[in-house]
Amino acid sequence: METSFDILKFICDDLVGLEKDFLSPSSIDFVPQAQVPIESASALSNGRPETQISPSMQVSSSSDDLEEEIARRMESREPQCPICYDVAGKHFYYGVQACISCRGFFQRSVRNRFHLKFKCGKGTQNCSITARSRKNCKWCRFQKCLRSGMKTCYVMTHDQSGLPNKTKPLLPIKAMVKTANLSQTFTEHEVDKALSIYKNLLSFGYRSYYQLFSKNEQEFMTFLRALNETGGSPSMISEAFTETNKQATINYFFSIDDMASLSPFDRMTLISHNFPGIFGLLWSVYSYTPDLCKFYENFLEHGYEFRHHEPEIDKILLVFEANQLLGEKPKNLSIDVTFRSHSATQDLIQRHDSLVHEVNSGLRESTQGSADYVIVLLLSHIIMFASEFAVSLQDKPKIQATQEKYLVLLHRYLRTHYQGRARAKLSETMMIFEPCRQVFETFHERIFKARPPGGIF
DNA sequence: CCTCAAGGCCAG
DNA sequence: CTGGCCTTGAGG
Repeated sequence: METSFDILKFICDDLVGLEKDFLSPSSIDFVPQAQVPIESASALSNGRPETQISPSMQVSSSSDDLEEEIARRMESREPQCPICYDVAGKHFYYGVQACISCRGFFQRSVRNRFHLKFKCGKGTQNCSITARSRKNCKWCRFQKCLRSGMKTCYVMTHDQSGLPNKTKPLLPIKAMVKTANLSQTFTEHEVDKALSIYKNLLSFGYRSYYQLFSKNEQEFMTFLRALNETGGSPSMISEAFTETNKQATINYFFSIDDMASLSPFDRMTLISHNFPGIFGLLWSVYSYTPDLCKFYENFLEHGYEFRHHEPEIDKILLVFEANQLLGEKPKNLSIDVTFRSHSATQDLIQRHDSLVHEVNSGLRESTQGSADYVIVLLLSHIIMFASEFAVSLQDKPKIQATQEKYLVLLHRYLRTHYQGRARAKLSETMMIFEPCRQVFETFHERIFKARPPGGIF
């Protein structure tokens, strides 16, 4: 019987001959163009709460009294609830320094699952939310809670025994933020570099698909035949899908120095524990691209069937996807796949969708806008070098240092590109951690209609 | 000890 | 349902 590690070793051995015609591994190590004075982390974390209103928070209907109200709150230097502009409480609630009432509203909504039933009364989905109007539209208020960074996963369910929690999800994140040393600038050059590395990460994904479809043609045909015989079982598609993504993740991360310098044991441990987070992150970003939304929706809803029973069609599909994701003009292709019906519960679908939304809300300024791929790239590295799990690592300090390196990069980037909102954006980004894993879980539930069998490996 | 963030209670 | 106020427990 093969163990997880045996299988991983097999995959790793298989990678030895892989040519590396992409960016050199060390290119992920950004070198600042110029040394700038380092601002102390404590100064940042003790700074005044952000009072600036972000564009995305601004309400579209601009009545005068509302603007006055906002202006007044900005002037009075009290902490302000980002949702309704009321006076905020002293503490963070579910990840946001909100007012008591928005905290209560969010808690009740999530705990009783009311939020799944909210609808915007006007249907415009952009009702203004102020201290006075906040009761009017639950849907818009709840969305604003999410946009401001509140996380549903911090609301404990009844089965978590109601005690103030043993696991305090925010504390590790805050600790990380505090320990980060900052230098301030993130040059355009580095942004370009980060974007090209992101493309590199993506192309590893597509290379894995090609490997699945071309190198192992024999295997793939067996897979196709099995699909026919079982009526295109979605679980098999999902398995293959997850498997290729796993390989891509391994391919990419094993090609960077930070990972290559670790012991095989640590590498395997990191990959097996953190792959779900990476998968959830990338899946959420991919499936949120408007042009791909429809395809993925269908994929999740129904699974799909290879109409021509040829690998070719799927290669084309993936090329199409890759072109979209890499921002190149898609070829004029008509995709010929049929969707095969299978059912997931409405509740599960909603949970999955809202998790994907949660991940994306931290990566985009609006539902129309594209994700900030620099954040995606850096976050994926921060996730990969996470070490907060039970299994003991051989070189934990080094792994923590690596994670911190990427955290500092992220922080620097945010300070350069989001200025006053950097701090809020950072905590917003770090909040994505948990939902990413949950996206992986719900993705599998949705496809398998059950838990993923036997863990990750 | 004190702080923080989560849950609980209940008049309105 | 809302939102003000109280209790709890981990961690600094």
